[in-house]
Order: sequence, then C-alpha cells, then structure tokens
Amino acid sequence: MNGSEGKSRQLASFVERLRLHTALPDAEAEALITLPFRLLTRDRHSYLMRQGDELRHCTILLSGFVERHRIGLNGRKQILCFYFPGDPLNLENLYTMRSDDALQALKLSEVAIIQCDDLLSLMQDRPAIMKAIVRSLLIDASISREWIFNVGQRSAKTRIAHLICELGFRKTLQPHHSGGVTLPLTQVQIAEATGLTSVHVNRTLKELQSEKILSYKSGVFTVYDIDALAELADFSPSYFHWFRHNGDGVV
Amino acid sequence: MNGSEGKSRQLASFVERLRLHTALPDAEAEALITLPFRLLTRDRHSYLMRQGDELRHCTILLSGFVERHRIGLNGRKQILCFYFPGDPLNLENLYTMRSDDALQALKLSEVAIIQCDDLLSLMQDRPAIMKAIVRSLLIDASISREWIFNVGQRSAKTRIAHLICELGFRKTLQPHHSGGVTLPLTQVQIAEATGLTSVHVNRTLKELQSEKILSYKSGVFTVYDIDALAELADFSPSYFHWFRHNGDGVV
DNA sequence: CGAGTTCTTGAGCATTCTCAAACCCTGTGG
DNA sequence: CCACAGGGTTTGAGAATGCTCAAGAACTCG
Repeated sequence: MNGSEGKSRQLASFVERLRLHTALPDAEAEALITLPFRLLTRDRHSYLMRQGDELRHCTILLSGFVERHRIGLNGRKQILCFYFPGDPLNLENLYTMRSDDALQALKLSEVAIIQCDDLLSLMQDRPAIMKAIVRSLLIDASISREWIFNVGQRSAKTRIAHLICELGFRKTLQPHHSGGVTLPLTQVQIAEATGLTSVHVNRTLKELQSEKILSYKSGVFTVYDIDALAELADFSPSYFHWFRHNGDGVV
Repeated sequence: MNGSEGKSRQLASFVERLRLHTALPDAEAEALITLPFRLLTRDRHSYLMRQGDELRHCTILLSGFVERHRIGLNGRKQILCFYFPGDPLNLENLYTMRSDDALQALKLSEVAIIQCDDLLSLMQDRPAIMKAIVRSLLIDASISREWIFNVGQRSAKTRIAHLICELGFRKTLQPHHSGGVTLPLTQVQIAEATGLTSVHVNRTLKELQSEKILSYKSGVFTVYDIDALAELADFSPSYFHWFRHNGDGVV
C-alpha cells in the first residue's frame, strides 16, 4: 500500500471522461478535481479488487489499463470489461456492495482512491454531478449489454473485430491520444473477453491479417483498413452515448 | 395510449422491489408510492420502447412480463434482460438517453409511467432514495455481467439451466408468490436469451427432462430436482445482492 | 374448425474446442 | 554476453458442440 496524498490535478482525466457524456459546469468540475484522494500504484497482474471483497472506497484509474473479470465455480474465466485512464473502476462500491468480480491491472497502473462519502455528498449536493455519475453507470450498463450481444450472437471473427473496434474507439478518445492503436492485450486475454479459445483467436487473427485488415504483434494492433474492420465488426459506437464521435472511424 | 391517472397504491410493488436490496424508511417509501403516474396496458408482443427511441419518462412494470432486446445490423436478436413486476424498466431514460434496446411485453402487461423530474427530485432530496435507485442500477449491471459470463463460458445445458434458475429465483421473491415456476417463455425466447438455436434449446430441454431434473410444457417449467438444477447451472444468487436469500434454493 | 404459432425430429455440416507439442520472444541472472 | 525460464504464440489432427435447413406434428386461439 504505497499511498501518498494527492494534491495535484490528476483527477482531471476523470472529469474529462465524464465530460465525454455529460456537460459539467466548471464549478462542478473543480469540485471533483479537488476531491481528496490517495495515490496507489499497482504492477501488471496485480489485483485492485478480488471476488468477494467489499471495498470501502471508490477508485479512478489514472494511468495504465485494467480488466474486470469473473471466474466461475467451474474455473472458467470471463473478462467483463476493460478500463482506460479516467474511468471509475468500481462505482458499485459507492454503497459498499460485496463484489462478484475482480479487477486486475494489465500493465503498470496508477489509481486514485477516493472516499465514497466524499463523492456521495457531491452527488447529493450538485445535480450535475449526480447526473454525470448516474450516466456513467448507465453507459457502462449499455456497454455490458453490447458485450452480451457480442458473445451471444457474433461469429468469432466478428466478435474479435468488434472488441478491437470498441477498444480502439475508446482509446482514440483518450486525452493526448496520438494515432496508432496499441493495446497491451495477449491473445489469451482476447480469448477470455470474447468467450473463445486462445487457439481459435490466434487462427482468426491470422485470417484478419491475411485479409489485410489488421496486424497483431505482441499487443500492438495495426489497423490497415478501419472501414473494413468496422463493417465486419458490425460496429457502431452509439452505445457509448458520447458527445464526441468521430463518425464511424477508430483510426 | 389508454392512460388513466393513478391514484391507488400500485407503486407499492416498486417499493417492495427496492426494499429487496436497500433499506427504505417509511417516509421515503411513502414518497415513492405517492408519485403521480399514468397507467398503461400493453398486449403481448407490443413494444414499450424501440431501438432508437428517446423516451422522456420512466416506466415501472406493475404486472406482466417484459424483455429487453437488441437486434443487430445482421438481423440477429439477443434478449438482454427480463423484467418482473416491480422492476423499473428504463432507468436509462432518467436523463433521456437514446435507447439502443427495445422493450417488449411477453404477455399482457401494465406499467406505470412516471415523470423523470419527479423521480430525480426525490433522489436529489432524499439520500435513501438516491441510494435505492443507484443500487438498482448497480444490481442490473451485475446481472448483465452474469449474462456475459453465461453466454461466454457455459455449455448449452448449463446456460439454459442458469437462465431458469435466475428467473425462477427472481420469481420466487415476488410478492404473493406461490410455489411452482411458471414463466411465459417459448423455446425461441430461451434461445434468444442464451445465444443458442431454438432447435438446440429444444434438444437440451429434452435432455434435462430425461434426466428428471425438470419438465417444460408450453411455458410452464416444473422443476423436479432444484438442487440438481442449481448445481448443474453453476448458480449462486449472490450476484443479485439481495437481503432475502432462501439459501441456494429456487423452489 | 382453421390459421398461426410453437414444438419436434432428422440428416448433414460448420465452427469452435481439446490436446499436445514446438517455437519464439523477452527479461533475468550468472 | 550467454543461457535459461516463463509466458506467449503457432501448428496440427481429431473431436464435439451447436448450427442449418426442412418438414411434419401438436398446440392455441379466435
């Protein structure tokens, strides 16, 4: 627990993230940015939360990359969600619920730990903040439903393409984003997120490569033909409910 | 649009539903029950919301049974959620977001239409109500994630068993519930919810019957061996985050 | 009784999985 | 700087789960 008191404006990325879907006056933004928090750094593979934990705080991802997953009694693992910097990781702990899922860092990540009560009282006092947080929850739910659709209805190739589109699109909207989609994902993780086997992911990725749509090399995707990918992926980013769309492209 | 002004205490089922997961003082409960609403009755198969709609109100299911689904560009349909009486159907419209999903009645259903602003101001004024609504959203999200897991990781038999367990369990917690799980579901709908083919659902159901675990006859499930079913289904109801569990049984 | 669902069954097929082994990176320690 | 360890990727062969298509039977509702 290598914590340190946060004083700087590192929560700005959180506000940026909320402003993708909800208008926030500067006063509200400032109130969020100046929330007291504790900074925590976690290595790749380390857990931020485990199944069954009952955390007493909320967590905002400041840098890095995090997955949410659930492992069943059968031992099978399903990745349920990925988080980018600025995303709140565990709003479910606003009201301390026992967690069904685990949160695990996919690379070196920094998070801000904030007190639930601090955030809750902001929500209670300022309607715009309640709106932003509630919409955040609603959008996460919409993304979850898209994942249900993805694993339930799409073929392996479409499914993988859709995942890449989603992550690429979200990455594109990060502050300081510069072209080129780099995602620290192994094929095993793609498999766990799509409900496929890593063997089959490998073969499908290979197919996409031979079709000159993208290439994959140790976590780095290079998308040659974004339109073909989005078309194939059945991807339309409306389910994010964001203001800033760059049309259908992911770059 | 056969509306009528609601005066009675029909929203009591909504409060009951919230109280499954969040303690609500009587004052708050009363405030919710006396919300003004408009009553609407919809036939089987009719839509309460369509993909792309932007509803300006929130809806509580009072009686009947409703599904949420999404149909992709490819024309494939995935059921994403089922709703029982007392469940709020479209909290995402609290802040009027364009819908990605459709809501469709599976049998004759009554809903209460309430004004978003009425509910929002209750949330703003009364922390317990904000808590109840937010927890409701969080629990729906948890259920969605269980569905991702279900469709992504479980075999056909387990998947179907899990769905039956979930619905049976939720039905059990309905007020005025009397033994015997009756769900107005066709095999096609089970297929659409589990990401399987109706043909395959039929064969799998048949298997479950021959194993003396349950029987299915025009929408009526009779569960012979609930323990075997829950065991097979990999089902544990913790993801509902409800106070009242009847252990592991579904009855 | 008739029309429209819904269910059932068969046969053949496709997609995806399992198992197993080899290969190839990348970072680490000697 | 090399060797090794360990994770990650690639390949093959065979098997299984679940799909498609198609048609007939059985309900249900008006």
